[in-house]
Amino acid sequence: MTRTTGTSRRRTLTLRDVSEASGVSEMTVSRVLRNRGDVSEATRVRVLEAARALGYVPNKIAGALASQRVNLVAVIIPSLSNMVFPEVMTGVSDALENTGLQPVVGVTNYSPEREEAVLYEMLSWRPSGVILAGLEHTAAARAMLENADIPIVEIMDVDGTPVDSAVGISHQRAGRQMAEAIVAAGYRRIGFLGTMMPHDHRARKRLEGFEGALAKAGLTLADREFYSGGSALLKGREMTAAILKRTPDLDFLYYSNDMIGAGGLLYCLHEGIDVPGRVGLAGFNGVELLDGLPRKLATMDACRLEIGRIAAEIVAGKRTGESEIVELSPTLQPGDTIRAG
Amino acid sequence: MTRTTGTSRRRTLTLRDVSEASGVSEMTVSRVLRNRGDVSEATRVRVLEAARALGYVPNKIAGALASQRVNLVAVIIPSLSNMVFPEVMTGVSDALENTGLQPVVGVTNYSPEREEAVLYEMLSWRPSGVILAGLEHTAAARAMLENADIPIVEIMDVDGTPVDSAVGISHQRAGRQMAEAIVAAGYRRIGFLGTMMPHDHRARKRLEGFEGALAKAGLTLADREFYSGGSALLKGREMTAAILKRTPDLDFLYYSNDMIGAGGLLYCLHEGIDVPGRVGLAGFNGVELLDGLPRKLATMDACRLEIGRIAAEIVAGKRTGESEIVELSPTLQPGDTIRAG
DNA sequence: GCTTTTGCTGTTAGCGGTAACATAGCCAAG
DNA sequence: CTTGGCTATGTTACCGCTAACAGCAAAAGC
Repeated sequence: MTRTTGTSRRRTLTLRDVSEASGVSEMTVSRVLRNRGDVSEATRVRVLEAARALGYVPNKIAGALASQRVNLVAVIIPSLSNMVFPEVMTGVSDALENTGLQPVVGVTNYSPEREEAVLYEMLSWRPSGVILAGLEHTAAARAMLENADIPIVEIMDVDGTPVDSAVGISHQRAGRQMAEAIVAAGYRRIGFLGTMMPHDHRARKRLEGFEGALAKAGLTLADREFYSGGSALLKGREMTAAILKRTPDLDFLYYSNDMIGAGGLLYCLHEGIDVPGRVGLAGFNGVELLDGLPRKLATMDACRLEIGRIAAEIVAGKRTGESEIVELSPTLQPGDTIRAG
Repeated sequence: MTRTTGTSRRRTLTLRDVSEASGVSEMTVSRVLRNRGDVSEATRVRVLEAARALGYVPNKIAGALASQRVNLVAVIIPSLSNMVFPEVMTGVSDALENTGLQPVVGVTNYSPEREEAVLYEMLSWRPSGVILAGLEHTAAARAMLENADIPIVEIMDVDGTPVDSAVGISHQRAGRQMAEAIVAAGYRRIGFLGTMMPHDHRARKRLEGFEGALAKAGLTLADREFYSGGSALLKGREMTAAILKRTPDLDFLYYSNDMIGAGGLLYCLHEGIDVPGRVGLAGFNGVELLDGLPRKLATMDACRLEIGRIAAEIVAGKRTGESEIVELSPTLQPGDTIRAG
């Protein structure tokens, strides 16, 4: 790579280089580059030109150490391949625009230990705030968050006790609402299809809420099917085939996410199964993908963009300035896969 | 948020606090926490206990400044919502595991100016390496990369001159190969459907290669259709409907990505169009989603995981140690949407 | 005209770690 | 008993930048 190793060429540039090139003190250069304090227009121009000519890139490490300020916000999420989280990121980025803050992403793969490690790593860079998914963390992670003395926002979920602030929806309630809508539509033999992820607490809570509401209506889940890994769309097909074969009299399938729900929908259409007459279907999340399907899957929007936006605003100090819990209300989108009540 | 503001409580902990709590010098604490140099087992344990009891989190900012070493790798990509890039990220993360290096993601939204800004921001944290998508950058960005004196790996594409190393496929060649396969299969009235993104150079190069190969066979594109924004799956449907209406005698549709291709496939199936008899279809990327579709769309794998892995290995110094250009060979997956030659 | 303000620039002292070297015990070898 | 070589720990001098304050000339006030 022919890189400058050890003794050679130029060390990387510092303020001093710019200072010498422009004939002013390092402090003045620093002021110019940060737009802070008064600097005469003449020297400002001179300094900027020198900096640009040299190709100077400031060293934020030194700057952060000296000023005790870091313009980074740690965002810790379970996965990037879920579509859901990139969308949250978009909300965060948008809201952070023009605040001088910059998001930095960490991924946990739904592992609490990994979350703890990522959090430790990120806190060691002394970010201005932390946004992380879920309310469930290891004891050590929780302790770190409490000690960090910066804004902490736990997102996606509000069923529990946050360390500081929280923005999300109640997944219990979301599950309950969906169950109520399904029961109201007259379905009785209901099956559940979902991920086998012990650490996906939100999916778990939705199922809990769902079953709770069924119980209130005197019903129980007639069957269930779980998967892990692989193409969600394909798994949705396969699981749907499997569960309908095992329990042919099911009249509704509730999927823990839209992707497997879409797979199930494609399967049913392909098999010529009457949807929503013979079997009703519903998913969760409101992913954009659904718009392109031949029929609209019933789902529930998880307010992802909004969650990201609000979380970022809290971290940026654009809201009350106090810890707050923001519960958003997901809207049920009945689509074409639940028959009219 | 009841955070410690100004005068109050404990300042955040430093090595000195741990040092005092454990009765050894700061240097010894530093050694213990980094597992560097010899420390007696007794003091090691004592220090670790003190650190844990206090909830000490090292300050990497200070550490990095002092040691002139930063364990971060900047990864700059156009988008997170494309599925392609999260997969590259996975390859990068996997390969960086156990190297002590940590990826940090930046997103450009396909804007060269934004890329320049993100790069500047990231370089100011003095990462150990940079991985970024594409070979096309602003002049300033290119200059920064050249001056950075760290490993730079440009990924996804090899049709051009890299600053340092490059890992990717030739999109020109990919387009050409697909065109050859299509022509060989006997299709003659070929349409193209793609994104209207002036800065998606890779899609552009594929189209160039594609048209070049058509020209060699004495053919030209019979029609083309572009889109921007929105649900790609839905756009695929809509564009397919539009192009087939406008130019009904098309016998092949080449999509610039799998997502719109999948939309087109669903549309054709729904309309009862004979695929691949009446119309053949092909996309690009080999996204996992396709596995779940009723029929397998012809596509070309872009080697995303492999690209991420190799790029990370180059940055981590696990390969030759010199600038290198790695061209991977995408494989044509004929699927069920091109009729047998 | 002399002080006071204002506007711009420089000086000093860290920020919290770590590299490099110094030092103090301790044991084996001569 | 001395010398040399360990091992375990401490000391010193920065890393590159910025907060806080100091200084100084020109403009403004009286």
